Amino acid sequence: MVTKRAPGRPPARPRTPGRPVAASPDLRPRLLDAALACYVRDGIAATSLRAIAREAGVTPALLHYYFGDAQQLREAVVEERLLPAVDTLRESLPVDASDVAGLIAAFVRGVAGLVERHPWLPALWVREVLCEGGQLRDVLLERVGPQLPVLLAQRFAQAQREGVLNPDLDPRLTVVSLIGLTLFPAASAPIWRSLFQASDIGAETLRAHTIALLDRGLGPG
Amino acid sequence: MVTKRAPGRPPARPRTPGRPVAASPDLRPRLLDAALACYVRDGIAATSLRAIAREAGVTPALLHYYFGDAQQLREAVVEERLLPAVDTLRESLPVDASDVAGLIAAFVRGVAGLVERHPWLPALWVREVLCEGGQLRDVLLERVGPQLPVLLAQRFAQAQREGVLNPDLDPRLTVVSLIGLTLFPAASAPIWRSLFQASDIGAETLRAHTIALLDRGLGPG
DNA sequence: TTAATTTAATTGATCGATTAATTATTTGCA
DNA sequence: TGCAAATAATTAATCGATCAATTAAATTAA
Repeated sequence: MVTKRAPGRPPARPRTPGRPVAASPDLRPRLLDAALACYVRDGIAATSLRAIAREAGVTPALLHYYFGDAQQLREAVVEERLLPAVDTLRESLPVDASDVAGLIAAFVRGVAGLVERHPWLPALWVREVLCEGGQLRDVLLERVGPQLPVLLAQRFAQAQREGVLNPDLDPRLTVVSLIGLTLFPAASAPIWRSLFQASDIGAETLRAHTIALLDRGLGPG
Repeated sequence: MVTKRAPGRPPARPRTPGRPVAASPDLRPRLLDAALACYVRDGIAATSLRAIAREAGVTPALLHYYFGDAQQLREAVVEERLLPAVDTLRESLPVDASDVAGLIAAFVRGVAGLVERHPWLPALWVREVLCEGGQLRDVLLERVGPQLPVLLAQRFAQAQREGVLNPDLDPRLTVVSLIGLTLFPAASAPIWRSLFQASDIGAETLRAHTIALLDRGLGPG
């Protein structure tokens, strides 16, 4: 009834002899890179295992062999590609919260360097983190939320309490606004839309305040 | 990224006009018959939805459209094909339990007529109900168990209490043995093996007792 | 050193399931 | 009556996942 197949291991990729192989030591990173490239190009939701396998020149079954299921592959990309990149930003922030101008400058500089080192980051970040329906909102909120944005937002809030920053602004939204305004201008529309839905402060108001904040330097209202 | 397709409804099977169609009135039975044919020919576990669809000349998606998932299709075949056939046997049994010879005769006659009306039944029954690992053991035990075998077994037990039947025999196993011995001799090996594992009475002993029961008529040991 | 055996890696085929597109038929309305 | 909108029925394409077969490499035994 069922016709049987005759596959097998083809061309025979060379392997370094000597020790027993625990796992193919070079293919896994290649698979992660292929997945990341597809996520960046097509979006996570629109990326199939077949597309990733095609990108890497392997068979979909091999992705299951290495990562289990599709969700675990996504998590591996986040853990081993996205988070390590983003984590480097945290260390570039100064600890002095009273110097808000320096804080913003350091943050913007850090994001700029981050994007320079990882050119794929903006597109992925905008589509999967900032835009509504993004696949990484929850993960990133949970993982880098307590680290980066909240860290920066806490320092903004401290500056507000000390009277050096307009208390009308939501510090968390200000952080995101800064990123959107300075680095992702082309994607600002969905960001504003997202912010508008998540906040009780109007998008235009927030936008105007943030631009003014950037234009006029700092200081209360 | 994803190339789009252009399917559609092909040749256009004729449909009787007039009333609104609640569901294609003739295709569903055909699908059930196709599934049953595959189950009988290849076994339930080895039958794929594709095989059933091929047998019926339709697409696998249509099976989902009509039955939901694969398990619901199996249940529909059992409910609408297997059980109605088996149910007719129950009515052919006499109510008088003291006439064990007549009871056995009626049962065997009923099974013979059943098989004559439904020639696919023996293969399916042996493979999916009697053999170990059969897909219908639980369902049949639950559904026809309380009706047919148990009904017959209860009358055997009653006859044992009344002293007209050897009390050493397990009435339930005797019923199955009768079926195996009289109608499915070619398949007796797996039946005996199954009985041997499910019972504390040896298969050969049971076999010998049942044959003797059939040979000598009835009466205690 | 060589031969046999085990283990890791990989494939092709196939599985059950979902989805968007498409067509035929029926219904509701002017 | 005629026609537009809705519904039922069906397909091709694709999805994530599994499995047996297969091969290369590494290990063990002789």
